[in-house]
Amino acid sequence: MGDEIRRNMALFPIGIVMKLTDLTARQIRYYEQHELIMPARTSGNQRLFSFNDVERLLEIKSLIEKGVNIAGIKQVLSPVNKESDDATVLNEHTEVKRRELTDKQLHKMLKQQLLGGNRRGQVSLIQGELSRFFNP
DNA sequence: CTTCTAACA
DNA sequence: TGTTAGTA
Repeated sequence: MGDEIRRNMALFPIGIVMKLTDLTARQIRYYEQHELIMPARTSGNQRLFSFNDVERLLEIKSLIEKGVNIAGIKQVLSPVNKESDDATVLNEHTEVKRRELTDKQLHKMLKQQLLGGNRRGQVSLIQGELSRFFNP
């Protein structure tokens, strides 16, 4: 997968990302504080977002709109890897560590249910076990 | 002019 | 989250 370096290449400042995601700078920085994203920084401490960062923000936005809180999003979205996600280490081709199989599959299922529109016959998970991840 | 951090009428 | 202050 060679396109990964391009997807993880930090390119745009927060202003562009705001327009691309319809999120406020406040929200974007807030999500970074909670480690939902880890954009690179310029020498002047300016944030530089990669394509992956933008896509991740869109997923976060989608989840927020569905009423999922930060804690819940952390469970659904795969944890950010500073190595593979940060553009400052693009030269070091690091591998994304695989998480436990069963956990990974569960996360994928939850992500599909939360991001994709709920399809018939699969609301039990969200209404049951996952209720604690949603806002009151 | 754009972005950053910190803080709160 | 919004928003503002004071910088860089």
